[in-house]
Amino acid sequence: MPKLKSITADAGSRLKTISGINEKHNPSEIELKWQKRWEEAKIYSPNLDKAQKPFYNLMMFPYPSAEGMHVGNMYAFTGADVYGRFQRMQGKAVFEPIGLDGFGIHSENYAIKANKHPVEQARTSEKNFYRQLKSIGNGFDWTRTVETYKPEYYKWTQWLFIQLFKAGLAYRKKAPVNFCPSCKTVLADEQVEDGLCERCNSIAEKRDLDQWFFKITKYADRLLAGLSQIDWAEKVKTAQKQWIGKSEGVNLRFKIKDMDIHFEMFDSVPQTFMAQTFTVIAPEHKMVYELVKGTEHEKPVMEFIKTIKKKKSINKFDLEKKPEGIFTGRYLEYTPTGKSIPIWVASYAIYGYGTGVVNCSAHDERDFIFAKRYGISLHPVMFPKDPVEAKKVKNLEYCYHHAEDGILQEPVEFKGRKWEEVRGDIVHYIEKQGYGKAQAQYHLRDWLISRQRYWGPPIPMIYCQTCSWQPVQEKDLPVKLPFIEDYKPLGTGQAPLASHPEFYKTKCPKCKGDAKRETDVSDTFLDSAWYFLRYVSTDIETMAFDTERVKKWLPVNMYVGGAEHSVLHLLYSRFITMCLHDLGLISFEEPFTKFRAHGLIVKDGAKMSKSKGNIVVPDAYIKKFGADSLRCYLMFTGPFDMGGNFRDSGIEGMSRFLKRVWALVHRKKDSMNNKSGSKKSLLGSNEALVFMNKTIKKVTGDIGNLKYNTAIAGLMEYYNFLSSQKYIAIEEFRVLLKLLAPLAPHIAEELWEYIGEKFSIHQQFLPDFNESILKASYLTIAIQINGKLRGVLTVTSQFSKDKDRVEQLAKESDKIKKYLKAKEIKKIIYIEGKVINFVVT
RNA sequence: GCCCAGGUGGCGGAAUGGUAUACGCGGUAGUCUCAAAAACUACUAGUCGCAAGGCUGUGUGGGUUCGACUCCCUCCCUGGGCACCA
Repeated sequence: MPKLKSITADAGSRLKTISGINEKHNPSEIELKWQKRWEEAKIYSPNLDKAQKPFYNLMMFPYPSAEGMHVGNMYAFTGADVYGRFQRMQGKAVFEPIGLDGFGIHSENYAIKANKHPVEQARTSEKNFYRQLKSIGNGFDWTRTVETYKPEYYKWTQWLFIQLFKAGLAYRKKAPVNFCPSCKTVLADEQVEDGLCERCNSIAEKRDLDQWFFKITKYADRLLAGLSQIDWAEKVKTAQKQWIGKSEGVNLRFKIKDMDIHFEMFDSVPQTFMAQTFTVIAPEHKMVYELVKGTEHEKPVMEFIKTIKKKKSINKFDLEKKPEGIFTGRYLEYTPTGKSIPIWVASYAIYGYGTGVVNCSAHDERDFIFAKRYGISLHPVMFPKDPVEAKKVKNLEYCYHHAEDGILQEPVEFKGRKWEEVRGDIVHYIEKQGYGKAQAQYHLRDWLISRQRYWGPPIPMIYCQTCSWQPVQEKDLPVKLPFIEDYKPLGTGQAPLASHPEFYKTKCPKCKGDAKRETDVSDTFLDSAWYFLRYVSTDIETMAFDTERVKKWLPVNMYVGGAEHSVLHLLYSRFITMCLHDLGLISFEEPFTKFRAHGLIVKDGAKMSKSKGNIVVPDAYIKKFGADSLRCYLMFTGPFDMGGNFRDSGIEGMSRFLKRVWALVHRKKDSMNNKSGSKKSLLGSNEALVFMNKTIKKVTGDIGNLKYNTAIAGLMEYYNFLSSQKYIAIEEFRVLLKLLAPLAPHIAEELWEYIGEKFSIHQQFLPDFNESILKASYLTIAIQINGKLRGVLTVTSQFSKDKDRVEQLAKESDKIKKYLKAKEIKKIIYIEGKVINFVVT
């Protein structure tokens, strides 16, 4: 410990150099110094093979496309880092990696806009992003970064594709898919929001194209069931649940009159199956043509389908409120009622859901409207209890549906029973009668994985005339993405690589004959669906990931990221993890044990966006105020999962706070007791002891619950208390700095050194609080008259235990006497240590 | 339409059945200074009052309770998710 020149207590205003340390807080100087020192000492690079108590602290890696990292990214990373540092200071070996999700449409679109080749753009972005990421003071392990666009990474993305193909989970099919005319590629369902491309907001068209899919639907039930096993933000779980969209019901099966064809139709409300009076089929359904072929209906029906398809192709269709339809001339032999019911083509039937054929009745809003519009007969079988209402339903005045206490009339076996309670029995009945079978339907579709773009891993498949699709042999991986000048998307349904025979001309891996490579690349979300496995294995070239390390470090202990990935990245990652589990490559099914979604940072109340030009880049703030100030400010704006509002004046306030802490430590250090210990003890007064313990409890509790805003408020209160004290004990400084360390790592480290402690504060244990000290402190008890606050009492906690004495003391206070005068006390309620309430007349 | 968050001073927010507005920002006054900035000190929900003190107050209206920002019901608003899903 350096010798100190003694300074007087009010020396805060006089700047002096003490033993070479400038008394004024200079953030950029100390931040660079400690960042360098931390990296040299490798305090954030745990030994992945030997670490005890491993803790994998992950945050979603950024797309490094745009102008650079903005404060929104920094907010997420800082919040995640505070948690990681908190775990490290509880003795965990924290692994906190970072990388770049640099492949994909997002980055490529940016490169096109900036008129740079994506390869070149990636190089620039990487440099810029890593520089920024280093400046924010996170405890990243810089020895293990991952960039999805590097061959050593995407080699394994391709390998993963091949594993899925071999397991029968990757397949090709022609299907109506979403196509973005601006990005000139197909998109997955998850990447279309309200009919618009999530990247560029163009209207997504429907096109019939031959594409690669991953069979995520096979995992629908497990993806759903797994949600109850993991500790995730509830809103994300709900979003996934809704996206998977499981709906249970029955599949009914009936013959078409005069044809040797049976139709199956899904019904999620089987209770009213006796009400079916017509059937509708989706316009895209292949069977429609079979129904009308050679009949008088063929021409009008096919015309109708053409019109509807046109409307659907521009996705304008959902704007149409009125359902449209046309009669096919065919009937279904509906055995339950013994009637032949007409089959219509209807615009509102969805080809991709259920069987594309719907059984229709008076008890469904859309069916009801459709039937009324086209004069199709309806036959209600369920009625309200109220006879007046029941008559209205009978007269088809309105559609009666989903009524919990609706009374069934048919079938006779269930007459008089309630809709709500009869469901299970009806399903059983339908099965017994042989009308159909219980079944579930899902909203989830298979994951469309191919993209007709350049900037991604080429899909490692080869097409051979004789042997059909063959995977590239693993020894030939990676299929390198060649550098081509004409990388821009074509919009023809073909990827840019399709213009490069030197790329696609190859030999079939099986028969060695002439063959053609797949020229599409895979979706970016495949790159990011497994990166958390690669982080622990970046030094390994022979495997996608090291099984032993994965066993040691995964599943991820804490994952922090944006809720916008609820049904994208977070669902895909779970799916890929389950696939790898089933392939016997890993032992767990869920990749992220705990996930928390961070909130959004807005600027002066408005969402940050490029078009508004209000994106805040952290660099200038870090330069001016330091990363510590910006970190604390961002964390202080609100609860971490709610986000906050970025205001310049706010960060100035935080900067002031850190300066005050700095000044306090420097100013009061001469009054501290040093470790050798004078008689004044290592601790301060009793009051100080209580305050310290209270602060430890509050701050550690809040950080653990990601309530950083109140943790900082607690630290400020502690500062305010300490600065009012004449003497501050060394332990009080130690506690202050340790609690500050996760939030403001640089200044805490600097001051830690200044008070003579050993490097590094980030390898210390957080202090424990002593509950018995808290219990022994003074309490303030509120005195109420009829629930209104009329005074307070300050007593020891011992005293507070005695109701009679508290009551006596309260009654004796002058203020209370006044209120109790000439009143009859009816009741006295005493809540120990908190409140005493006199209920009077 | 269904589901999930949320609505508290001039502003960000705190308090999840027991002293509403912690902490910070902003503001006002003061100290220091030739002056300014910085820093520091005090005050800062509204309202009535010289004051002591009183009254009102957590989106709306009601309820439960000795006591409600907190629990229950009604409605309104904001943000997010799902949506011709049969």
